[in-house]
Amino acid sequence: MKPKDFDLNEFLPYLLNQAAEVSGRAFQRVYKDRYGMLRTEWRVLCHLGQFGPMTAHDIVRAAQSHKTKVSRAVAALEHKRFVVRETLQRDRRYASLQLSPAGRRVYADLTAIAQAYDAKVMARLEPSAAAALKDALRQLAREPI
Amino acid sequence: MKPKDFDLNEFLPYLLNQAAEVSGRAFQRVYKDRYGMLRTEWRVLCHLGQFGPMTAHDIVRAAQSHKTKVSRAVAALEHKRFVVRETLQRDRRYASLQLSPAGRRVYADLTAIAQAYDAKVMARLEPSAAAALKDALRQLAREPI
DNA sequence: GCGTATTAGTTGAAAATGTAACTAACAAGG
DNA sequence: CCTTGTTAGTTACATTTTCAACTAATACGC
Repeated sequence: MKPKDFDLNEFLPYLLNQAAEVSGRAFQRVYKDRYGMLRTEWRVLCHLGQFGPMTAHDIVRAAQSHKTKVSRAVAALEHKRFVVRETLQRDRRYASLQLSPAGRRVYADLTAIAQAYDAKVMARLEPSAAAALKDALRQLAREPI
Repeated sequence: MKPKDFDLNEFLPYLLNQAAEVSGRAFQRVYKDRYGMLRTEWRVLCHLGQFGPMTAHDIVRAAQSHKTKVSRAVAALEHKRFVVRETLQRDRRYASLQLSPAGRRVYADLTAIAQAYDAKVMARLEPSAAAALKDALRQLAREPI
């Protein structure tokens, strides 16, 4: 009894990647065209807008993203004056990062669009499937395989 | 009545991306360590193994991938002697691509691992959630937003 | 046929990413 | 203090990806 043939369209990493690319493409244009931002920058900005001041290390942990990516994204956001950095006095290796007023405006603008965008993506699925999908994704993202 | 605050952990493109990265990372090491292949190469090889001879253009369409990525992946696979190219005589712009015997062996090897890997990833979810997840992902990947 | 438009695929330069080595600050043991 | 080790974050370099321009082959309109 030979093993069932491989089916690419049943291979979860492939499906995840395709869905992520398709669903991310259109929104990418938003932050890119409006603010010249990369995905890593959008992510950092989003974390700071959402969770308030935090260090680069915190973002690395929360976003499961590499520290060089975060470092460069922070530098770019600082250069755009969307983020302010303040070295912590109790441990000068750390810097507390937070959004500037301009950064908060960008955050408000982009998240409003993001919410509408999310609704549009979700509209392609049955409501029950949509909720289950997000649960499953969070489960998968929780820890490495 | 103000709109609900944005929640990154409800934003589908972000969740998809996180899950895709986490679930792809470990398998990436497999084809990289064993055959020095990139993800684009694995994808092309996979399409050829699965669907038989096809042109680069076919792969671009099936994988929703950029033509330069495919072009370079094909060149690399040809260089590794995993893929053979044959210009079509009825339209010499096209080349039919197919796996060499060595390429088929690689395909067999990697897909066997991929199947086991997929099972492992899926094992983290309820069986019913798992099937629904794949359905939803296929739905999302079908067409651009 | 012949000029123009399309299409498949490649190539080169620029941008982004990953990897590894590095600096600076702190911690701990003596 | 002073060595050794660890951690936050940056930088340099190699690899990969993207973008735009290109070549070569075919299709189309006349």
